[in-house]
Amino acid sequence: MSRLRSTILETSLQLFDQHGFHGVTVNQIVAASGTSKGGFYHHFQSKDELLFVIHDTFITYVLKEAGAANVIHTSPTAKIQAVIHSFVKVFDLYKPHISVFYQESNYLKPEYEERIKRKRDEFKDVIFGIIHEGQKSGDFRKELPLEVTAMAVLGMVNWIYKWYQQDGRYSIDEIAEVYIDLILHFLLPGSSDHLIRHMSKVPFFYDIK
Amino acid sequence: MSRLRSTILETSLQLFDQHGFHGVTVNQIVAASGTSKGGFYHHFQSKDELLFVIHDTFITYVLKEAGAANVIHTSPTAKIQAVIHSFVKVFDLYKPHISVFYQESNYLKPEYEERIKRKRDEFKDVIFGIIHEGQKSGDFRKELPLEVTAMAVLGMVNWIYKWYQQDGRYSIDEIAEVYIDLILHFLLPGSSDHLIRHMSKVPFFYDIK
DNA sequence: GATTATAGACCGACTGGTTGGTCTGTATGA
DNA sequence: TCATACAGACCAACCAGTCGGTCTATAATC
Repeated sequence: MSRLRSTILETSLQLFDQHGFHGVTVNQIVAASGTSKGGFYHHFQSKDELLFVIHDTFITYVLKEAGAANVIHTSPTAKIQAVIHSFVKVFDLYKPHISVFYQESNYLKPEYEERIKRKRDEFKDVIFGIIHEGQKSGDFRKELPLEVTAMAVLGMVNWIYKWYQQDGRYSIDEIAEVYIDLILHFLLPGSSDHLIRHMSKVPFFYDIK
Repeated sequence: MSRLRSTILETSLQLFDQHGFHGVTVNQIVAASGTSKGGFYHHFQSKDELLFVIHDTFITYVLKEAGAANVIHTSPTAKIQAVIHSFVKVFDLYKPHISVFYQESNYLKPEYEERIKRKRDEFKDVIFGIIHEGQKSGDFRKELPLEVTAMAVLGMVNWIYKWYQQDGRYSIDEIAEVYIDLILHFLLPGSSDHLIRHMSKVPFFYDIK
């Protein structure tokens, strides 16, 4: 990969993170990258392709990490811990990518959107798969509806990009630990009797034995 | 409020939800609203003000609901259940507002952004307050770091806008029930001994007695 | 009750500035 | 000599916002 291409990618990433995709013009990108229109369009077909490349490098990385963490562990409990840990850590490594990924993905041109969506679904399947496997084996609470639970997990992690800051009070590893603790607390079975007393009503899904 | 103004609001809401703020022109809005440029600018100072109004009506509603649910209950456990329930339900009532709220808020002009941010922080404080109160009283696990836990709660709920669909498999009330169950499972104290055995390491925050 | 005055609601052609993208030219290295 | 890498002037399209003007309804005046 050429030097200038990398520079453009890094620069535009920062600019998009700060001002959003539509808040940054190609002229601003080339100025900040120390190049020209010619340099930009030599490496990218369009501004839209640039947006796609940012999306793709990020989701490709996440997918690879999740896959790796998934295969080297055996039990669902170990898997979910490893995957969540690697996933949370991504927010430290790829913060600007992620901001763009979640904020601007609906501005992807259809053909690009399709390709990103496929990889994103693949990642989602990893999470769904682990939880599903854990429920089947009895490692995780069987009464929980898979889809809702999995989306809750994805949501709490994904939302990190909205508030995490590198110089914040907790390190990314500490945040990962807390999240894993929270997730295991609602995934792993254990006497729920003492909890039911505190609930205003017994949840609809508890009768699924 | 005038008829046309409402029409413009509803129409643009739908359009923004589908194509994003920058994916919709004022001309498209007026065409879809059956009016003209003149009609539009008679009711709104600018396209930016329209964006602000959408943000404001939504966050004002959420804040009011949360406040109400917060005061009529006494224990932290009851409060968190009520607030989460009302919060989750919002995603059924205000789905387009929410999409715009979370997708386009960084395109708000500074003066508008400031006003929205204030209300959003107010809402965040309600959640933080309840969890903090619960930890002090011993209703909730004291070892959990407040900030991280609260953001996890906010994250899992907020993310609903990305996947919830009215005709989906679970109703909004069912989703709320599941979420409350999950949250109570990690907030309420209970023997964690059996969980620790499944964790790859004891979390850093467990020694805070 | 007829006429006039006034205000608010709305219309739509027009504009000034911006933006993504193109095209021709040049430098460099093989 | 040819291909690649980049420069920067230029362009056509687009878009938020403006502005002079119309239409309607209600109020004021006689």
